[in-house]
Amino acid sequence: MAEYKFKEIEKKWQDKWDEANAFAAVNGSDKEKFYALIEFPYPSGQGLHVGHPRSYTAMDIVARKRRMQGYNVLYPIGWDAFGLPAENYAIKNNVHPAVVTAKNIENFKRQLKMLGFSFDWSREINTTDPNYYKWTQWIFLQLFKKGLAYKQEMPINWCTSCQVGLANEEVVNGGCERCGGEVIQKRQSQWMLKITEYAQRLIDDLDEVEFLEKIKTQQRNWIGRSEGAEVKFMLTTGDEMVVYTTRADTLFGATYTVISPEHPLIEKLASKLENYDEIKEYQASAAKKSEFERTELAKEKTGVMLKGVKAINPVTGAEIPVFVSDYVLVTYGTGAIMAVPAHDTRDWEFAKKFDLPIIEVVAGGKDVQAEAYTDVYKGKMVNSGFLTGLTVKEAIPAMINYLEEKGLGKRKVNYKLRDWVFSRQRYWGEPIPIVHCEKCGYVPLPESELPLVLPDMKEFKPGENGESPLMHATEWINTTCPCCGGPAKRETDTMPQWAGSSWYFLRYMDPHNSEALASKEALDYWTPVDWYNGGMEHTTLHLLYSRFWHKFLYDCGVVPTKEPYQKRTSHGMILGENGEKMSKSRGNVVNPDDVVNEVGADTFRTYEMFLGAFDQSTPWSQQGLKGCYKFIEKVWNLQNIVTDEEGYSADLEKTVHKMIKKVGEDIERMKFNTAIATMMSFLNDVSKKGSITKGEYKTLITLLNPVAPHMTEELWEKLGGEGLLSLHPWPEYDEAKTVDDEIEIVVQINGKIRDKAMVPAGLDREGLQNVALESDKIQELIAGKNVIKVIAVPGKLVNIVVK
RNA sequence: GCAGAUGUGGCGGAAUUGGCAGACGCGCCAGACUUAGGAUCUGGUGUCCCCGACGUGCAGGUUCAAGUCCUGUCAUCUGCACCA
Repeated sequence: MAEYKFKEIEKKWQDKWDEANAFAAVNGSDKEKFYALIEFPYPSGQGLHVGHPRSYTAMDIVARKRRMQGYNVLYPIGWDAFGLPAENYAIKNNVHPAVVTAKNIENFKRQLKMLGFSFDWSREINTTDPNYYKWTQWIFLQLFKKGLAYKQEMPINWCTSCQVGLANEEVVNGGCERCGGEVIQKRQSQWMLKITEYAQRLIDDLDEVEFLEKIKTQQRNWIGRSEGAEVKFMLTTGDEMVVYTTRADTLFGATYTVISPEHPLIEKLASKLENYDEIKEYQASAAKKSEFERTELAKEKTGVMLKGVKAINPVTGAEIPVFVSDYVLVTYGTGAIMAVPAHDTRDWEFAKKFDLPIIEVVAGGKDVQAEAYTDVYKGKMVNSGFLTGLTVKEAIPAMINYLEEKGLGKRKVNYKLRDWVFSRQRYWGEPIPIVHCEKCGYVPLPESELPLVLPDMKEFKPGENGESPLMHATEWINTTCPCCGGPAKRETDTMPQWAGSSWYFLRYMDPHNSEALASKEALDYWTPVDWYNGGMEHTTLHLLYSRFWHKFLYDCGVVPTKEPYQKRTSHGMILGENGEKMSKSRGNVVNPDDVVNEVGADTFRTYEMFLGAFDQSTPWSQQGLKGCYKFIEKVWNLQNIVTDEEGYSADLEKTVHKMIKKVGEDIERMKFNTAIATMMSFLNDVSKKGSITKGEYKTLITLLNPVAPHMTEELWEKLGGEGLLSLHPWPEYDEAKTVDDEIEIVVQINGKIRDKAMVPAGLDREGLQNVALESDKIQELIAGKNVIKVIAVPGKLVNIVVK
């Protein structure tokens, strides 16, 4: 028997698959389709991380299995290639981002090919390809035309020393990542997408898809629907202030109000405020903090009282102070709150600090002077006029009805979700296909002019005053207005990386189409994605954004389904050997190239799937990797003990049928570690026996093929199997042969195991009881005791309760 | 502060519905083969006061029976937009 030479074997079969175009998906097939999707990688300079192949191998296994089961499988790959690192590298080294990106893609491609994934490489896409981003721009134009894209002033992170806008990621401890300079919040006009218009549908339609429950929960919480009320407070100046509250029931306990530092009311009241300067100062200091920092500063509440104005509590008529504080966000609700310190923890802290009255309006807690009472399920209203005596649940609608009747407020549903800031002041992104005309305003480019190609540039330094580097592309910027023909300027902001990834799964369906983002036939056949696996970190941004775009395209009649993904699962992170997150600085990064070089792709793939529960994060272990190598090598060495018999041997037949069932089910449940464990167990049985039939061997390697495709193809060939094993049918099992005739049951006395017995598999309760009670051991133990109850669970156990 | 998740041997983990806790792998121990072993094979391996008892972060509870269900609590990880 030949030695296991994984390098030769893996190269050989990768070439064969390529030649045979073995994994190409067929458009217009009569077969049932299966669309498996992984998050396409950002081709970074570091190359593939061992984390990438975890998801890719998992879905490769599912895709390969489904292919063997006769599905027309689409398992595509591409490059999410726009983004910050390439641009920063370009600025630093004066290389065009496209050059760096192409180089990185080449490396990624080599690595992915080395791992033997069954991707349909003929459908490879790249978000930076103008033939691709033409359609990203096209979708933006549709959004613009439907009024879902608009401009608004938004705060951005601004490095005062580099004079450049920064991504959140580039702000480290409140300073600029590159120069350490001070970062402030600067207001800038930005393109926004109205994802909030889809908030309710993004919640409702979760009921129609099979996402992991934790993913649904996280999306719902992120969208954050709340039902409450907007309440009008008159000010002593005669102005009006609207607050949002989910606890209208506590209005009688509102002892002050708070507005956010950015609230327009401050400017409106400017002339009437006695301490306007102090407030301006507070505004400036709040502007320095990012929202996250405001969060971190949660413990110490800050704020300033507006002197010269009071608000009037609409139900008590009391004049109460108005504060400005950064714990209230301008982006949520109305940017103003009524504070009920007795029943809200943040308000309580604030009230204690500024010595404000705390009035209990819900009884049932401890002393509200000592701590806020926030339970809404227990407790009755007190000190609350017409609400007194009601429960909180009754009081909320009662108060809202009252407010509506008196014209003091109205019912209001709010969402935490905010509109999507779609502008980036960057070069390496899709140009936004909009022209600024003095006369006509923001004018969309005609679709015939798409793609609007990024101009070639030599330098990628940011423009002045936070503008995109495209500002320097004078020739490109100056254009004519598509509307009036007069001189106009192009938008210099580009799209965020999320844009290209919000619809890429559609392009895979028909990647070379020049007439549409994909043909109607292709979309009708392949939509939706059947199974999408990715990281939890993309649950709230990418996943939500792409659902939003898909719904929009559905409304436009472009795609046939409301939801893009039928099923969504997620994988856990692979940590370094020391249990910490892998990172260059920690020096615990494992490079797939080294691993494959040492033990081969098949072992690497097997270990990636065996090292732990797929959805949990797990540390890497070089020792564990060796264990998988031993397993793969042992499967190879079964050649030494294989017989000529094509069928299954009598003593292993049941084990084989059980294995086929278990492996198949475990793959579908993403329990890859136990699927592999089952095959390891089978191997142990065979080793003990000392021989394996050809039939058993073929079944084992067929089951193992999705996990370790190269070696199993080689063995298949050696065993005289026909064609490619990867395209061979998945083994069938006989349900009758997966159950034993005789099973072991446990006999307990008062829940403690006292005996075991072999019984026929189908034995009923009565039969089980008899077997248990007849046992000598049991007789002895219960002698002289009172048998109170006997519980028999067929197939499992008998529990005798004695006294 | 909020949200989501996770706590099981020396380690990674297993235990589809409440029903034999520790499958499978690593490591470790003993033996075989060997000039040699970081190779291979065989056997063993939760803890202890070892005929028995105790064991799934901790404290309670429900149940004939709890890793699994309930209440509380602690720790760790991840994310975040103090969401009124």
